Amino acid sequence: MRNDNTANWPQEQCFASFKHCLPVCRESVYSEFFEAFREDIKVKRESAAVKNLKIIFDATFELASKGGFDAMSLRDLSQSTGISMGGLYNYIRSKDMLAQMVNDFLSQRLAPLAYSLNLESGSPRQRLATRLRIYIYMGSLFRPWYRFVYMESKSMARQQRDQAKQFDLVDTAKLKEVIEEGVAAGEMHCANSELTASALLALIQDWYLKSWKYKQNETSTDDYANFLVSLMDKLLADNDQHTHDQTGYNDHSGKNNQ
Amino acid sequence: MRNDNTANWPQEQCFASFKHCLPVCRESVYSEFFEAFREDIKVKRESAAVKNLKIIFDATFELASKGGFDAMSLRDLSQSTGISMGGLYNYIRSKDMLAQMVNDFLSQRLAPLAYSLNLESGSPRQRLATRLRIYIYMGSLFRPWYRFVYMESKSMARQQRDQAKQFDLVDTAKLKEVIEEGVAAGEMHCANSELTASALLALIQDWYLKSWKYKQNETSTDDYANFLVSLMDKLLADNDQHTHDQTGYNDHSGKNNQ
DNA sequence: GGATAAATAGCGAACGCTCGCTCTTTTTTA
DNA sequence: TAAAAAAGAGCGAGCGTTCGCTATTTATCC
Repeated sequence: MRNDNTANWPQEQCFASFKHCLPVCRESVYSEFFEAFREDIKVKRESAAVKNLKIIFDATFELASKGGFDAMSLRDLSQSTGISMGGLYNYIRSKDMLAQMVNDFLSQRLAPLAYSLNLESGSPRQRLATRLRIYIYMGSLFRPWYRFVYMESKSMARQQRDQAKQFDLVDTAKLKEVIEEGVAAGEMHCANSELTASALLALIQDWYLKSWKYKQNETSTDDYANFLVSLMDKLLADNDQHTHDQTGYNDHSGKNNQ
Repeated sequence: MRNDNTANWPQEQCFASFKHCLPVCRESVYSEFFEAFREDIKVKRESAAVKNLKIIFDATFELASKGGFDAMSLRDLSQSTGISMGGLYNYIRSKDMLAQMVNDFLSQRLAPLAYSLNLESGSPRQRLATRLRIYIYMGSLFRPWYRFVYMESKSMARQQRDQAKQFDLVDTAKLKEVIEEGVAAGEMHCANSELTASALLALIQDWYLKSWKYKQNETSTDDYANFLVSLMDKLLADNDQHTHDQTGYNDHSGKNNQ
């Protein structure tokens, strides 16, 4: 949009520049959503549909974030949205389907949109840093979606549950792959790429799971992304020069007993 | 118990030695539990009570881990345990109280038991490593308890919900405190102790939240604890010698815009 | 272009069902 | 055999869902 220096992702790696280059934003997301679920939604007039979808799903995130999706009744949702029970059912096929729509839209529309952005160019370290930033930025933009899918996937149908685990494994594997490329290129050093990748993913997820904590101590999106990238650099630096049982208590680094 | 070299925690920092020194184990935990909730439990004969408490709570963990606590009905629980509805109510006051018992027992009995073990002696690095190991070992021993409290605290009463957040903040603060002692002693280096502490806590929680993943790639308790301690060492090492924008893309380390 | 008709969207009471929980009866235990 | 524990049918409340109806918007016609 604007032609200032915030619009040149991925050269300028900050949240603002990412937002400018992402072809969807918090405001336009429900237009995409409506399009994705046209055949499930009885309402055909787009203007009203998009407005009410935003009301319904924003309220769902709000209610589900305290008490969980199961504890939220459709009467609660009706009251929060100001839309009657019958009205709600013009937008969803069932309560279960409501949760599934969130899951499917995030995993099939939102996430692919971002993760295909400029991940192929640059050194392994650049690509890994870019990937981490994208995860964090996406988590900031669509935090309620990510939170919901993480917390509620266990309440969903078999297929969605399995898919959620699969995505976790795939994300871990992608991080691991880049790490191993960096190791092969001599740019990184890592004794256990699998666990390192898992740790990075856990820190990505903590960003949207514990947003209350990061809000409380005033950690911004860029703060966290920068922290995570510098953490990554420390984890993957050449550490043979100054470690190995510094001041006491055994310091194993490989596999061990039990 | 046994007099071999696994019984000298915290000098020998492994899971086996920790288990030997902890005054409670997976098998004896429900005796403690019965004692803690004597006045809430109608059944007075200890032998039967302990046996059935184990059956009931183990089944609760199993059922709640798939579908969540809200989705588990007491009829499901009755069927899984082989104990009738009336029978269950000789052990719990209500379904809500069942969840609260798990929360209270973990936070008031189990956790304090371990976290008071030898945390005061040694250098900051030793104490931090020991603390991390304790968290991981406890997470391994009482994984279902930790998982349950993490996932279900949002469904509990106001007091329990607030308490869960409070414990998260307290745990973060304790880690942060030790880090800052290490920094003050010149033993550690850290630009943001708050975020570093948060990250360590997130990795502790990932251990019991994603146990399915770590089981799948055959990561043992000691593997993970060793990995976490070595990660800690890397994060807190003196990193002024080889970082700062290695090969491209800006590498901010402090606070930033937006 | 105003009146009429058709289509769409919203409403909320009512339905069948399952929930947490209670209470009387039966069984087990010492 | 008296006390303790387990059993399971039954209760009312609240759930997700449906459906007949009204209100609103869009299309058609003279």
